[in-house]
Amino acid sequence: MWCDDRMTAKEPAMPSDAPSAIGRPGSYSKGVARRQEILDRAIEVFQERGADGTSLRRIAGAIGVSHAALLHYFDSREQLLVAVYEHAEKRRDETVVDLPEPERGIDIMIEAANANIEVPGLVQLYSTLVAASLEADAGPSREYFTARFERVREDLEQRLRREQAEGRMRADVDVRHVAALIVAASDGLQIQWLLEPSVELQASLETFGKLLAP
Amino acid sequence: MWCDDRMTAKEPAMPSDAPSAIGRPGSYSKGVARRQEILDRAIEVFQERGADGTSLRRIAGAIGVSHAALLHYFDSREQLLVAVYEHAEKRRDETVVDLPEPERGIDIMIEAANANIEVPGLVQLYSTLVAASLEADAGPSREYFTARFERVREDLEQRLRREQAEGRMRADVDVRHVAALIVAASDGLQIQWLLEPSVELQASLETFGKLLAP
DNA sequence: GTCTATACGAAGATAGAC
DNA sequence: GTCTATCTTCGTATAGAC
Repeated sequence: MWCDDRMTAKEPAMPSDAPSAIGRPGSYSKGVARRQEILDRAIEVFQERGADGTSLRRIAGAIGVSHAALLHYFDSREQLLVAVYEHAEKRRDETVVDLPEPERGIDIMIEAANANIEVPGLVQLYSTLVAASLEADAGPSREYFTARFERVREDLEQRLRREQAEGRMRADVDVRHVAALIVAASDGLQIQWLLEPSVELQASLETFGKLLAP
Repeated sequence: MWCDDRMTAKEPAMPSDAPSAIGRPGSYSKGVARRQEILDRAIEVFQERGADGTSLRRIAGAIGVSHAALLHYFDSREQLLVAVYEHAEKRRDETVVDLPEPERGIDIMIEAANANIEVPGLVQLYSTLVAASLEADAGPSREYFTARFERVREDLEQRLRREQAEGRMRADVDVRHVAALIVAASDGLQIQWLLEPSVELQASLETFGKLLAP
């Protein structure tokens, strides 16, 4: 397990495993296979511990290498964290079951949120990195999350627009506002749920869906 | 300035300045006056720099004492950060203008959100502390934010219930869900706005208000 | 290319002198 | 009440073994 899509050798890798935007763009010099292996292993650590308390030395220890070795594949701890989150989210997306169409935009987010909170460390890692991206002299997390928010909002916006056109959603509200609201609500509710499980994450998001009904 | 409600001497302090829940409960032994003075000064540093990059040594330097001196008034860096946030939020609440009644719950949050983003460091500090509160072995931030979320949701819930009773809000949705949604949306949108100012924080929250109209 | 060993400076925290 | 000194751990950088 954990190895399904891992490269089997140190070959240049297929296009689907091309270095991510956050990795080392356009460069295979650091060994894609080993990099993936490290991520696969690191993800387990973070799923348990989140982001705090997981130093480079600790992660390295869990993997069985020196902490300096990690910096051979990632420029900094923050870049490693971002790569781990990206990696974990991809895994999650593969796990999420696609509901039969027509599926509302809000339903996509409900499924994703439900999958997220099953791995508390993932939500904590997400929150930590988002906070870091707000820093004045932000590192790689800024670029990543700016792009991620943009992408998720854009995707949601398209779906909502279609729902409006098909009469499945109120037509008297701005879809761009609603898209941003859904993302914000999903993120915020996951946090509130982790701190107080009586918050009813899924039911609250479904209430939002009810507000959007035509 | 910065000193309006500060204690003038090392007297036991009035009830209104009793040590906060996050401070050192029930103990005046550490000098309330000096503590307030430190907070007043520390808040300026955080309003500029947020949370990251602001070490105990840096804050201490800005105040003119050693970092060890700060730990004489606060048990840890995290406790200082929470106290600073609590202090800053109180200041903000005093600044926010109260709209004439009847004011909707969502309007309260819009005003607060607008006041927040004028001090970017405050949003960053908030995000950092919330992320820290999700940690497995969480420090003082866990208790603080659990209570804070509870309090804000509760307050919102009461307002919404009244709005429903007076026919100013849709009656077919659960107010507890909506209260959690508003808090989540406000928190999340502030972050999205900081990363991408085209997000339209206020307009999006007003769109939410539109969804709640009867 | 991959990795270990090691060093450096900064960080949070603690102990004890004044 | 505040300081200096010190401990441990951290991220980062470099040198060099294989």
